[in-house]
Amino acid sequence: MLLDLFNIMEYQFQEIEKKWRKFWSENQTFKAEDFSEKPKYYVLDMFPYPSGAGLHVGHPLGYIASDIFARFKRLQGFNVLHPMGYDSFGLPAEQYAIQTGQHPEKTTEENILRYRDQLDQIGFSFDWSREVRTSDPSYYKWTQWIFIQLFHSWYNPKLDKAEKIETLIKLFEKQGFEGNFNSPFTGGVEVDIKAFTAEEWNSFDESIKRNILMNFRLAYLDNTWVNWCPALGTVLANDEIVGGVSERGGHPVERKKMQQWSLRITAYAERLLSSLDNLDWNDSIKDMQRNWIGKSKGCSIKFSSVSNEAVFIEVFTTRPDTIFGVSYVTLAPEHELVKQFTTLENKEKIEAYITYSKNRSERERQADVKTITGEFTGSYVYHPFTMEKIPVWIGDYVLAGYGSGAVMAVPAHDERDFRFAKHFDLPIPIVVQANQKWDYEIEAYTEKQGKLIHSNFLNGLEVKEAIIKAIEEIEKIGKGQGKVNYRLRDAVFGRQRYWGEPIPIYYKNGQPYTIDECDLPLNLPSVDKYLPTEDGEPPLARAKEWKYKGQFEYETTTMPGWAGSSWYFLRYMDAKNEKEFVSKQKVEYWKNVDLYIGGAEHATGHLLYARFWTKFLYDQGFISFDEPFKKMINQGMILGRSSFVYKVFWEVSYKTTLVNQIFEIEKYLDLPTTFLSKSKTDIKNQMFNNEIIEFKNKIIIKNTKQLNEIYQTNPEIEKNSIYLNVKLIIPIHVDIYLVDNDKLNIEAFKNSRPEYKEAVFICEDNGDYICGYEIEKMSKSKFNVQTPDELVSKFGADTLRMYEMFLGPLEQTKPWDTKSINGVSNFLRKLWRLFNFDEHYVAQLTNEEPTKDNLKTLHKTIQKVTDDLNRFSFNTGVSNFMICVNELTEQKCNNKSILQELVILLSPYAPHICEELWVKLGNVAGTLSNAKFPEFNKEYLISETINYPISFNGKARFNIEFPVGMDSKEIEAQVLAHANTAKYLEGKTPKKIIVVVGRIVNVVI
RNA sequence: GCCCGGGUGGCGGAACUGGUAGACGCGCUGGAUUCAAAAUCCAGUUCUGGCAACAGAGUGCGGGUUCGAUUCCCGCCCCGGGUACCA
Repeated sequence: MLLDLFNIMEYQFQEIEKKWRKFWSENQTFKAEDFSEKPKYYVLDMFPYPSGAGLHVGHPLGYIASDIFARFKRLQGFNVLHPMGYDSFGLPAEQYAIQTGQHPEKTTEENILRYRDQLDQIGFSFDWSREVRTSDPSYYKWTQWIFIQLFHSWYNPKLDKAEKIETLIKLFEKQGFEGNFNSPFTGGVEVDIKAFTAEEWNSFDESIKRNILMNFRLAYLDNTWVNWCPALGTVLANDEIVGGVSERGGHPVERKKMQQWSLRITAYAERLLSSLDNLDWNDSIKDMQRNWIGKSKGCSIKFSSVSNEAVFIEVFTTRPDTIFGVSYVTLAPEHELVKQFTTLENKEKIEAYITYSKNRSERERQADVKTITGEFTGSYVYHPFTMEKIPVWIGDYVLAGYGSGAVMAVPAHDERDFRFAKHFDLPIPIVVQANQKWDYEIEAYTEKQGKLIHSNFLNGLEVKEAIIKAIEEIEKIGKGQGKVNYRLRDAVFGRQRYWGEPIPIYYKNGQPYTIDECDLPLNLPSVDKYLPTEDGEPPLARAKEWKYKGQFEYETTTMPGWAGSSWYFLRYMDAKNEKEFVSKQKVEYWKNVDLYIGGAEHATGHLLYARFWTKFLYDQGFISFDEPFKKMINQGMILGRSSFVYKVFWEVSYKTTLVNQIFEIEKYLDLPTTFLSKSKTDIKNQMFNNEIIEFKNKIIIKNTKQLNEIYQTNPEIEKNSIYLNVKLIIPIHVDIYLVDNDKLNIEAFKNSRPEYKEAVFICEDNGDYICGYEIEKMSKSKFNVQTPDELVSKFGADTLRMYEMFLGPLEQTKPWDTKSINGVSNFLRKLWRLFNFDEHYVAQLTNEEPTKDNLKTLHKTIQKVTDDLNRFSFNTGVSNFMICVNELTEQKCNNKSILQELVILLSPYAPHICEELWVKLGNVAGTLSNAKFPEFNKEYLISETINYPISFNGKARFNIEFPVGMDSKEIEAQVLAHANTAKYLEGKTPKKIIVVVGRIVNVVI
């Protein structure tokens, strides 16, 4: 066989990478052992939803980072668990199913294959033997099983943990129930049930008992507000609603109460909040969760109706001290009492207002502070202390789902109340004296500082004291009580969708029961269509024959997307277990995730739910820890770089005697599709641009025949007056694959669409057509999606891995631009050249003692790279490798021991090339992943001198070398004696000289 | 609106506890090598002025603290993300 000598010495990434991926897969190099002498380390990625579009370069960013870290930990002697799987239930597959009738399972399977193929190309060290898919019945069997545990549990506030519901039943049998407030059984949990005695309980029939228990179960049926779209027969997410109508089809959407399964996450509010402190997460994510949980201390207060003493409005306030500043009470428009409080003469107005606010999304209602709306109901309530009559309003700035859905408005001390009162001309009584100058006419005084005035028994108290006193007094008269409120709401757990886990519930006599555990999994039934039924039932209701034990109706909603992802990290430890969701021994060994990498967009969804489920499983004694993810890093989004061509829209001008008549001359002319290169698009310069004027003339000349005809048939148009103008220049997205370095491949572009075939291009002076660009989200419609595939085939996986890391800090949002990927590719080739391969593909290296410089370069790199890894600063890590290879190249280093260490150091970043070089260094194939990660020796880094920058008034001017250990006095003297110093002193005596030993000298003049 | 993150050359970014702003890479300019190209190597590259030495300005804007501020404090502007059924 003829060998191309030139090629054999070059870095052949394609063959190398293929070879090593095959080796890893055949040898199961990265299979994690359950139980090992080594310390364990669990590195987890947020698993992907396998969408039809496949992976784009943004997806692997976090996977590459976690893979580098996993490989690093492995080299440090840890037993690493690094699995991957798929969050394979989800809307897009269902949407596709609705459109095409194809079963989502099939689409999902195809997408997963594509994902796997793409993931494999990048050389990840995943242990694929542990793969999970949330849509696989062997997986969702256990999601359903956990749901059943939740259903059969309640939260015992006394023990502050979840317990089996039987313990609650026993308590009821013994001591009954004291009612809502301060009951040891409910704690902070909102329930609305009347007190009963033990005897009463025992006399209740099954269905009453079950109804009562439903108020305590952690998985329960509840009436919740949803965005209902009657035309689509389904509930919509807030972001599926645009401007009050559905994004798909533009149908009206209304707020509606609907009975649905919910999970009582609110029971865990306090624990979810307090245990955040011990997590090694970003402060920003922790803040998001804290705000989401939204703990506020305050007081509930009852305002009795003037017309009916038995009816009262309950409000929650964090400022009970301002009780004497209440000027009105506002109900959310959806509040249950609105009807009762609306007087006959206001009925029409109120109903109109309710309809209006129904069409506004919750987000709109909160965000829009400029539009102040509301209506007076016509009724009044009594002030609990003064017994004054207070008007009851409705206003959509009050949300039904938060607190009690009603506020006592204190306009002088709350911004929203203030704006509302100003707008409707309601009184603004001042009850807190600001301790600074304050114009109460202009702005509400909301500080929790100052003395109470006009407030009866609160007068003279500081706000903080007044809050305590007010609660005491309110409790004394039985009109409310001190209370902690959480913004966190229970999580709606039912979806009106097909492609999700069936909820393992069946109905008997209208009562929900869980199916027997031995009947799990409850498989998704086949249906004829993936749409809701004609009467608005979810798609599962289409399965007519689908009945439990052949007779009982199943629940027809399915679980939400976050169900499967709330516990998947546990399943990886024991992915094939058919008897348990995870074995106790395995979960005891692997414990929780040591490092979790994923997007910050999951802050208040998945990351909160997973914490909730983990705490529940901990309470139930299944696992020994109550937090899933010890440390978390959030990777930033990668934005696309879209390219644009600029299309000209022509306008024809002419002179005519008929002012009112429009001649559509454009229609008769042959006007070419024209694109302007970037620098020609400035419309202001169009008139003076000779090239364009000339071009327009050419078009006119080309159209001579048509023009003559027009002049002939339309004598009103002045001869030779027709002229072309550029009316508009519109940027059009052009596929980035037709653009190289902003230069358009004109021929390819012309061939991309028939209508561009004859297009004309006005180029730059050098003949190139230069495109414009913009940084935006990657999406198909913007033609800016960069998939990893073509980059891997063009540059190799190692280059892609390093380039993605080199782009910038992992956690930052950053634009994707392939322009500089060849920099990383050059780096790997430069590394390759250090090995001096001869024509037999043998590295020509020396075994001699490395030089001082060699060792200094190596150990500096070891120190920096290790430090970078520990700080998750992968981009500076790549830079440090580049500096290292540059220095070794300059030193002409072919030293085997130096290169061997470097190969180990680099292998987490660029595993394929390192495996190859490892073997070429004379090591046994496959042993690299068991090598020992190098440690730096600071002896090699010691230098004898320090280079001091000498600055004057903080501005560095020149440098002087001083020996290490020279004291500040000596340095000062030397600096003053230095010839350059005099120049900057300009004859003046320095006021002060600051010497920071080992760093800098600053002369103050 | 609320909460969170960010703003440094032509571009991506570096500067870790306040200590030489612009490491590293891209791009660009010039040169070497080559029949030529690719690849490679060398030099330059924040801006303004200057042949240069050098001088001045400079980390979104305006103030402040400090011998010294990209870094700390106060007040603004702009961009991005989240905001409960997209995952």
